[in-house]
Amino acid sequence: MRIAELSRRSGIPVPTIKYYLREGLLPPGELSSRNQASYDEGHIRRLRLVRALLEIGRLPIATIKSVLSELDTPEPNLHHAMGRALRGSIASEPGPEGDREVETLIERRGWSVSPEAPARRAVADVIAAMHQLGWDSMLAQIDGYAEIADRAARLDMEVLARHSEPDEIVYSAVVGTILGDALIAGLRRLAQENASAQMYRRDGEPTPAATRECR
Amino acid sequence: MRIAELSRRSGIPVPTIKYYLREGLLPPGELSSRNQASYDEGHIRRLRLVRALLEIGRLPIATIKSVLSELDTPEPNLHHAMGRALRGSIASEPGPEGDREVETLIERRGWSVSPEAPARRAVADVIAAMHQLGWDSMLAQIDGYAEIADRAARLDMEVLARHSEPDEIVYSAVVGTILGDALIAGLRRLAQENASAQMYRRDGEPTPAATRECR
DNA sequence: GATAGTAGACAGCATCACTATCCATAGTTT
DNA sequence: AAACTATGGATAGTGATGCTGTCTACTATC
Repeated sequence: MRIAELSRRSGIPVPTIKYYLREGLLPPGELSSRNQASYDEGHIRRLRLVRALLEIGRLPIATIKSVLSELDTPEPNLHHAMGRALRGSIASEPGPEGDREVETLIERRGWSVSPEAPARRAVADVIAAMHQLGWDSMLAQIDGYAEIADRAARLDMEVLARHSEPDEIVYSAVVGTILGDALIAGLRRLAQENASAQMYRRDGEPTPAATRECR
Repeated sequence: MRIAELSRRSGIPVPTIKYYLREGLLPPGELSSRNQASYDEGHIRRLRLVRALLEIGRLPIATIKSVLSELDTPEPNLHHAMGRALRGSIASEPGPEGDREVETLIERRGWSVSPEAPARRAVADVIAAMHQLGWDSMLAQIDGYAEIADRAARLDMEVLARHSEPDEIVYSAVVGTILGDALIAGLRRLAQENASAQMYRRDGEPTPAATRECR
């Protein structure tokens, strides 16, 4: 198919598609002549992926490019690519603020995580920020959140196990991880609203927390 | 204290502080004369909060403003404010793509969630994107993720219950929700790395998934 | 052969989050 | 009191990001 049809079927304007081609987010179509290329279903799939990572995952174009290029590699190191995607590849200098706490948490849970996993930095940054904000009560429960993360990861693996073709697994890991973040965040918001509604209803006299929370 | 000291103690340049004042993210200092205002500890706290929402929560300035102004309200509707924060207040038109599925999920779990909760749209959008990408295997497990979200929300409520002063509760709900998303995402990434490492180690012959996953 | 579509190059644009400059004034030092 | 520095407020400029528009030399199609 030609670019007009690709645009029509994907709902993305032609200039934008050309931009993605320039940026290397979309592989070039097969040139049949100097100004004629043909695109296929793979391009449509790729465009949808790009838009999902952009709009749902909120990743910047540059990060999407690096994630996709990792995905196109024969032996992709997905953990690293997606770890970088987590914090937009902004590396704050290694201050020992939350570093030690991440370290001990990983040890406590017996997790095996490579020392240069970008997610370590990301978690350390969040911990540091929470300390700065005097929001230590959440950090006191960090093992509880780690347990939840563990359950989520096990579910992720189960989902991943349903796929057998190697190409699909890699693709799926990306989608599952990045869109999964958005899904979990959204579900948590719904569950929070429910939880605070329950709390409000339970005791006859609403606590200050409940009144504040439940509108 | 004057603006120079506020800048020094918060680590944020003076022009940036002036910008936040202009944008209404930071309440003005108390004017002692036409060109002399004094700032207090509350301003430092607020600046740290703004930076955390910006850098860790990745919220745009405009969204932070709306969240903060809700936070300054005597009767804040936090669910709504934070729901909007979840998707940057971008309201995609209500396509029935994932709407129905969110509806039935909420019903299945017996959650009580207000009909106009923005998180509904956010989750519906993610579901729609996953359908588009043909990534239905994760949606097949959506109840599992909802269960995880429920546990997270219960933990959130426990953390919140440790605070008693109303001001602190509101502040905490914001920090806990928005930074909590980042924390959970980061922990999930660590747990995923561990889970795929386990999967690799368990069976002598690595599955395609494991080799792909574990580098 | 007229018309419409295309690849590729390049320039322009809107938004965002600052950053820089200026000015009249105020505090501070000498 | 004079010199100097800092401040609040206003306005303009900057760099990055994610497109969008225009142009040219071509090509497919009617």
